[in-house]
Amino acid sequence: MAAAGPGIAADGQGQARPRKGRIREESRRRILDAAERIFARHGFAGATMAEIAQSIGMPKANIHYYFGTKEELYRALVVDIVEEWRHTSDCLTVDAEPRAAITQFLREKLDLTRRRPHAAKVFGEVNARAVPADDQDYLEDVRRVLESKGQVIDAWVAAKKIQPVDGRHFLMALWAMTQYYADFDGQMRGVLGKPGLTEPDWGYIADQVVSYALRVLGIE
Amino acid sequence: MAAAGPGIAADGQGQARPRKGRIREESRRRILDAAERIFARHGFAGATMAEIAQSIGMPKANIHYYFGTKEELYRALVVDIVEEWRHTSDCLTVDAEPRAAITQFLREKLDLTRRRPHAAKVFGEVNARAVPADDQDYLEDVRRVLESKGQVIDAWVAAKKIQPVDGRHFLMALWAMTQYYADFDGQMRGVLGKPGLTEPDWGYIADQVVSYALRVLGIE
DNA sequence: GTCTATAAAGGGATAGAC
DNA sequence: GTCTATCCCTTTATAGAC
Repeated sequence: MAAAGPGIAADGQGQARPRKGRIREESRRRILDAAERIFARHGFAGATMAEIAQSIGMPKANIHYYFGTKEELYRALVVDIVEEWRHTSDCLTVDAEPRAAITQFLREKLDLTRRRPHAAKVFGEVNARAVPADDQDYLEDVRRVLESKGQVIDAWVAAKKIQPVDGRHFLMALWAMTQYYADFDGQMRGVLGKPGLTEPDWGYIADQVVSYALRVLGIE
Repeated sequence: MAAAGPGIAADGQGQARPRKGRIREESRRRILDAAERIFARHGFAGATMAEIAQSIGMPKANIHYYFGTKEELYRALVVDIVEEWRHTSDCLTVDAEPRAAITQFLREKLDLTRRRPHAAKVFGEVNARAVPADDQDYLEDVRRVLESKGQVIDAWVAAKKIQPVDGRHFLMALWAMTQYYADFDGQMRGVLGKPGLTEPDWGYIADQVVSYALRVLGIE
């Protein structure tokens, strides 16, 4: 735990550097963005470093320079994704008003899915398959969040604020519905007969999902 | 369209042969079962022919003998899976009693997920990612089923049998919940604190999911 | 039909110039 | 920090004996 020198941030994972490394951070971001798209489309094993590099007009070697191996790149991406996901359930607290809290939670979750559809797909693969990062601590954190927020739901039930549900399973149901709109976008586009979901589509989807959740809880 | 010889079935895709090929069908089944497990665990690109072969103590060459290429094996597997999935929604008809129909649909769907968890994961990958078979006719069929069954739900709404929902989105929500229990089994095991889901667990899960669905429709 | 050995291609990773 | 050329391992696929 040596003190950091002047102008140099003390960062464990080489994350943010204040003065030096502007180019470095910019390159890392470009690579992570490309990796998110390619890994989402082909999965961890199916994605190639060549395609990631080519999609941003960069030599393969540069990616290795910044992230070492393909596996390290993937792990870094998952950390980046989980970090943003982590706080979508912050609004679910024992003292919150269930109707407003659930509504906000679902709308934030769907909004994140809409803004970062590729991220949701990558996260889905981490949870469903044997890939690097499928056994990491931060995933244990995700599980802990699900557990603690499930207890919040249970507390609402105990306080007679909502109809009885199993908190953990109800949260999984909400998660499942929002995740679905990311994973199965191809299928949905087929069903809805459109090449892509528009802004009004997302509003309509949010209305439907929120409505379902509130009806289950008997607080629509 | 030449007439089939005596004792030889006329099969377009080399599916069922009555007299000859008992060993052949048995080998194909063993390979498909192994492929289902391995493809589910690692995804299409991550799975290797060697691992599939080794898991059933068979030389790699035999798999190529029966299925040609890795891609053809995957396509054959998807066909096999979709075939079984296809009929889970048969009970959803305009004249059916919504409560019984929805309950049966969800219980059959979850039962299939329990019996063939790997199949559900493979199917998830087909819908979510760029893999062989992600643009096939039978997937178009799946979409058509979702569309037609969505219209059944809409008809129930029109007949005032259930509370208003968008049929397609409601079906997607049901699909999402059941699919979730296949894709995210690792995460759920973490949350539920168990190494695997037991028989009573599946009963409880079915009760929860059915209850949610019926509450949304206002017919619990 | 089954198996061993091997050919052929693809892709992760690195060396080393600039 | 950036890029080209290349190494080398993995994996698909097949040839050919049994």
